[in-house]
Amino acid sequence: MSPARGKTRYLILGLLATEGPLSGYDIKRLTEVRLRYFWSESFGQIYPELKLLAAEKLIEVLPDSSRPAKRAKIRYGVTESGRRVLRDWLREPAETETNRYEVLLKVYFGAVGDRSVTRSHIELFRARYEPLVEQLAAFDQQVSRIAEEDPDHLHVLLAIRFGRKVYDAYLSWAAEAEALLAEE
Amino acid sequence: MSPARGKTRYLILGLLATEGPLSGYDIKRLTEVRLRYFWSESFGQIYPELKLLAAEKLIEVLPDSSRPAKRAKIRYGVTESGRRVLRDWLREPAETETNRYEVLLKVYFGAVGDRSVTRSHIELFRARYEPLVEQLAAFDQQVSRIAEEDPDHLHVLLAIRFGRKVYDAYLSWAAEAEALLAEE
DNA sequence: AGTAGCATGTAAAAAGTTACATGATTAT
DNA sequence: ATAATCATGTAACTTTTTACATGCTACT
Repeated sequence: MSPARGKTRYLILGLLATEGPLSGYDIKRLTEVRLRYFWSESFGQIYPELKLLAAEKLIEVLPDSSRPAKRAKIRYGVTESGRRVLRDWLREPAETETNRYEVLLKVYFGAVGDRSVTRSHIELFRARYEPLVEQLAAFDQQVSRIAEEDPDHLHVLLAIRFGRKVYDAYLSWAAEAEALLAEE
Repeated sequence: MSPARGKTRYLILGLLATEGPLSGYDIKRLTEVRLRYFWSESFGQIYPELKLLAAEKLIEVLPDSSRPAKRAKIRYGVTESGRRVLRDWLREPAETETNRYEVLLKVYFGAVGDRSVTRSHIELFRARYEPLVEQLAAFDQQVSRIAEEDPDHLHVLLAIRFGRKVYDAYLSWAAEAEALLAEE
């Protein structure tokens, strides 16, 4: 029926199903803080997709519980059929990821320029991820504690662990690369 | 002047500068086998970009050295101004990468479905990267030896090391995740 | 009064993939 | 003969980003 648009819909459905009712803005913010190490989404995708999902009755606008005064914020909730669509998608194999690291392209072609340029790219790269690694370590501790009581949180914990492993790999590579580049 | 189109041009310029004259097909093939762990490019981007670069005189069509009989294959070489454009780009800071792992989205929302589904996603993920890790290890050995004599190859080696670290992180995560999911 | 953050949305542009068409060459 | 791979290219489509417009609320 609906021609399997992008994955934005599953992000929305998934967040609504696991976090409860949210606005478009909430979805953006949550994605930025909690999913940033494996996903990203812009407003330009979220808002139109919310409209579409609502038209398909996979989500619905929930009545604003606050006094009629307040305006603007629109809270969406996932419907039963939305949950079904989410579960169906969950069962399908994931697409293979194709990542593009511009910084690696610059490193790979580094011989065309100065070695100092390559060095500074790597330093910048490390500087970008260092604070994220620390953040994730703290986040891991929090969620680990929660997961001990609520087994559903194991999934979130697994995602965090993925982020940690990958970001640690980034830093470890940067350190090794800096050492190899210094040897000259 | 030219409004900083995508990064496809720098891939082309970079490969031409480091590998010598190549055809569009060569560029695609090289990217697939040697840069696949940090870059990808489709024919739909390469061929039009080659035309554009040639029109801008950043690359040029080289005379076919083979007998006039053979047709089709078009070899491009980078020009002096192409090299300059490449070096300029090399000096600019790299954009921040935003990676999207559909498999992680499925893991993160895993609590909505069955745990066995999450498990199979992780198994598939591991199966995808296991052979690549081995390939990269072999590739590392080869390039390491070459890099000892030719210091320019250090850059290629660094890129391979990046791939190894990241793919190792994938496998290490998959192993840990499988263990944690089995505990129930 | 002004700024930052909350909040929704759209239009245009850019980037990227996919599917197709075409034909030569090489290996089985 | 036929299948695989080499080789170039285009059109349509999908996806994604960016830039803008609008207005409210909370804080300084």
